[in-house]
Amino acid sequence: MQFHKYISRFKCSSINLDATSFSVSLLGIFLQRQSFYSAAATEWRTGPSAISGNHLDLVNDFTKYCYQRDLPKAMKALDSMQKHKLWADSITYGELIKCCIAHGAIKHGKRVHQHVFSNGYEPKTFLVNTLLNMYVKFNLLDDAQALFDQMPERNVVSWTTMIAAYSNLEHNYKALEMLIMMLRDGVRPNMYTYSSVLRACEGFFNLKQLHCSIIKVGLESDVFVRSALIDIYSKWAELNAALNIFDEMVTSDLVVWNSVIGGFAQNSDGDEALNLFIRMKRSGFWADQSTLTSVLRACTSLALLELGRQVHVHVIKFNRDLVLNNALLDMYCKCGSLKDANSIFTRMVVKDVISWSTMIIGFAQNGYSRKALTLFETMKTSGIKPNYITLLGVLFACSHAGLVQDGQYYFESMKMLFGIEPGREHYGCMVDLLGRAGKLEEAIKLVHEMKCEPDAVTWRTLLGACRVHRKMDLAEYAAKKVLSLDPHDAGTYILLSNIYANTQRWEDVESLRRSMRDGGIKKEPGCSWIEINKQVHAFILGDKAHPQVNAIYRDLNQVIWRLKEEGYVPDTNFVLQDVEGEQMENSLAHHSEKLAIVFGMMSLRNRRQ
DNA sequence: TTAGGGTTAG
Repeated sequence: MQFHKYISRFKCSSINLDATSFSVSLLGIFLQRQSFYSAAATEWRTGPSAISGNHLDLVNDFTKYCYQRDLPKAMKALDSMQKHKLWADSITYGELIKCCIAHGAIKHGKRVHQHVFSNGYEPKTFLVNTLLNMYVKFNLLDDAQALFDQMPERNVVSWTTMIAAYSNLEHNYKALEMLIMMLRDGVRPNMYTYSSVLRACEGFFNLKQLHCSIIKVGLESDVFVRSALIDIYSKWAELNAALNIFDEMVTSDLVVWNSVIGGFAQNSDGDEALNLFIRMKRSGFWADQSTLTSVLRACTSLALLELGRQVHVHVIKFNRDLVLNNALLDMYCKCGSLKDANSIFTRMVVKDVISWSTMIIGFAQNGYSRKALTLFETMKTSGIKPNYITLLGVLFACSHAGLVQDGQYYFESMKMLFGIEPGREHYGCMVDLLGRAGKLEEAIKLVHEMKCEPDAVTWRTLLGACRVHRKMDLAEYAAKKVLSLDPHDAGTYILLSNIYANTQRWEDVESLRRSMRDGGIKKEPGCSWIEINKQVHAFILGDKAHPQVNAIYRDLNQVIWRLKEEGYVPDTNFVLQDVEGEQMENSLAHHSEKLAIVFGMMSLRNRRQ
């Protein structure tokens, strides 16, 4: 590829400057030298007449090495040119800079920078843009900004390079500020600029403004701009807007499909993500790593193990893709297939902190707390540094296994051992840990000691523990805190109302019911589902829609009867008090989770028969 | 001749 480029450039230069020296049949060293001379001479400040034969050789050698991507030889030739105050053409320097980027050669790149600005030489804007890009690629944004500030002339590429750099590093304010400066400077943004700056939108209003500008200048049809728009609307959970932009497209490409599929997958709408995936396949596109990662995420959110297994077959051809492997690992963990997850994890050649965290959390969420903690210890010796989320997984494992001392040890040492300051979620895990263990005084003490403000989730965790351990005073306190932070939490209203009812505080009950009515707060029915033979069966409370409804309720009632024989007493604390006696029990017995589990048990039994 | 879009763990 590079060779073709080299030859093609050689021909053009020859024709322009020395037609007699060009000969298709003689592509030898001599002619190559002539061509380099021709190209370089256009930018030699000293002019061709002042160039001696030796100097010609130097520049020609330099050019040759740049196009051959021979970095050591090119740099040596550059030193010789510097010594003799010689320069090559901008395009050749551009090739050398690309070579430095490819080799991660920061020192050499800086040396080229120094050379093209030495002895009063004034590089073209194009060449400075290439240097800007080099600093950006090396993550040396301060150097890029300093160079940008020195530029006497900045074009749309110069501005876009800087805007893209700030957007990528999530310096959103700076990226938007530079867009404004660019407009004030009279430089018009193009599709490159918009596709880069969109992700820096700090608010929905910002996004609407940018979108309007894009439509006004007629750039909405550009695929890059369009996929960036779909992506940012999805990130702001504006999925209808994202879908509208997508549907307006006459032609699409894979990245645009991936943007819209990813948007739905990330917003917990796995169904729509999978529908779009089917549409994509029907349109003749082949899934790549990004598509499959989003499809796996959709399977994960819907707990579709069988579909996930089918996706796994396609993942095999991208078996070195870390992100995709992590998504696959997570799918198996969340679908409860720890054996498959562990097998993937063991076989992964490259693992990062996300792989380890996913597996630790997978063990913890599936009830294997000890395995989670053992894996965490292995991780520490593997050289991968745990992060905020890893520690959440560790504390989660401790809380679900009642390992109070282990949890306290990890919590107290996380700052010192791993440099991670406990955040709200870590405190939440500790409140859960102490609360489950019945240590409610310690739990509330910890909440009061939190460095960050406790949120509704923290108070709800405490409330849950109070309910289990029947600490009604503290429960009332926690419930009020939850409702002050989340006034639409129907479950907490009901629980608080029941606490009042149990202590005959009927005026408080009435006042709370009034608040619920006035606020239009209703308990949304939860939904549970189970996958049987590649089919998903979904249930809500007291569901009668399933074709096998009679058999399901017959079996469920038998299970409840057997449980009662063993001493089970339904806890009706969470059920609305105006539902009475048997009805109250039924709203617990016919809970959607129970219906789904009983149907699963029936299906297993049928399979064995 | 330089700049741009999509994917993973709580």
